[in-house]
Amino acid sequence: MSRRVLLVEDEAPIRDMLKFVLEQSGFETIEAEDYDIAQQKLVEPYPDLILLDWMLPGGSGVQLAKSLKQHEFTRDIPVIMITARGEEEDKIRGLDAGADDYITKPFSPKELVARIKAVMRRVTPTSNEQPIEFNGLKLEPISHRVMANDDALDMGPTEYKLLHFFMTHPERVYSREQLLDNVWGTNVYVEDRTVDVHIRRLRKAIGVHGHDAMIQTVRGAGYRFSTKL
Amino acid sequence: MSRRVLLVEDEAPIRDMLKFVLEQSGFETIEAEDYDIAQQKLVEPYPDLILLDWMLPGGSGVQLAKSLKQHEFTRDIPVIMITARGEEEDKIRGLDAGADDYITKPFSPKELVARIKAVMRRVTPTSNEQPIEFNGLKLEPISHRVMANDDALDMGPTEYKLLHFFMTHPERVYSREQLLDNVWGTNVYVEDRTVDVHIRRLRKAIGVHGHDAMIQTVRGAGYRFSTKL
DNA sequence: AGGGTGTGTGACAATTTTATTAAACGATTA
DNA sequence: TAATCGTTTAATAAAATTGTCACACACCCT
Repeated sequence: MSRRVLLVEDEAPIRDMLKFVLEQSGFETIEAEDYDIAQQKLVEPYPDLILLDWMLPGGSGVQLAKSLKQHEFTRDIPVIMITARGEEEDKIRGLDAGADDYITKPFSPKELVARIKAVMRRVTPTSNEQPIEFNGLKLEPISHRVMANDDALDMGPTEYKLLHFFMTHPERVYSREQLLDNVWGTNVYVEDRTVDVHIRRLRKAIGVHGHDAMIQTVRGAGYRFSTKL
Repeated sequence: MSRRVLLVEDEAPIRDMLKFVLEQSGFETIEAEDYDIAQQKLVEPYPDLILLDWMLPGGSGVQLAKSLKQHEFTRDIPVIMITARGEEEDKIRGLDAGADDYITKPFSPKELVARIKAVMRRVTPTSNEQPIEFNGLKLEPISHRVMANDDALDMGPTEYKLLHFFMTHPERVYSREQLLDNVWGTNVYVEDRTVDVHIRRLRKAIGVHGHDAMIQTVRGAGYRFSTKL
């Protein structure tokens, strides 16, 4: 079952309350207080749902919603907008901007959880909680582990995210910049070449069982995860 | 690759700094110090991105942004607004006015370049290239790969581009010069005969499965990709 | 057949791109 | 504050690709 929720809310007390409610109901939460931070958190592994306050300072709630729908990997993540009572206008624009549902402040925890579950049920069961396996290399999101033929592999957080991204998007080339966008996050400024180092560490980590052959260099284009060749 | 940036900034020192930073990163720059001059520079060839200071004298930054979005040929040019710290209000209006991103002064060169690249990447949508196949020779743009009956073929970047061009323009002769223009790019100083060498390399790469017969020499005219004969 | 012209080929040095290594840096924790 | 862990950067090594040449070869015409 999908359970990772990204909370985008500028007011810390409300954010804490939401976090509490969601975690009581068995969801994992990721927090962001504004547009930029939300963008940074939108990386592998992507959240399964986004709870977005319409009234972010800078009015960037809309902007975030739009930006989400423009990017290939975030397009299918359902969004629930939080609006203040009576802001009918906002509801309309929010739904226009691509929200899947909205909830009006103040709301009961029960209602919130119910809506979240409803939306998750409605959306494609893209539970990115399922283990992924290629040629005996298995990544288990639940336990946050990578196994190669029943041996647990050891790697850093970035390598894990990188591998997760690759395994969920196999047979496709990604440039260093694209990898930075998807694994490190937008609005983070890192040298292209840094990717090389993490690729190397990832290869080393999964190489003990010969799985490093699936991380392929595509000269002049980037890297690719593939079972072929 | 898109790389022309129009710089609209009234303060000469800052403009020079921006120019320096961008040119260091391989961008071409066009400069404009106010609304009128910017308008003058907005002709063929259009810039690929506009870096616009919000605080132009006469407050014409907004005006320019709006005007850009009204004209057919400039509507799709992405705009990054430069704002001073704390002018949250401006961000809102800037984004409303159609800016694609904003950056707050002071900013690091690295951040600036990263944002420019990010916006350019976002604007150029994923060219959803479909795989192309002729007689069992399949080229997959997504994975950046060439397969011959389930065997991955190995070739250099130039050979790949050459093959891609041929497969998207089959049954047609191209002179060496035309190939140079289309595959290498215009205004590159390369000998005609260099094409021969790459043709040979391409033939060798796809020859392991006998597909080299599709790359045909047309004496006195050039080369052709064809499934016939 | 012989000459002229156009194309194929293998080698090579320069250049570009990627891999690897080590050290600097930053955040977190004991 | 020191120690530790993980990330980033910078420096260096290694590898692949590129454009050209020189020469071999094929074709066409007289």
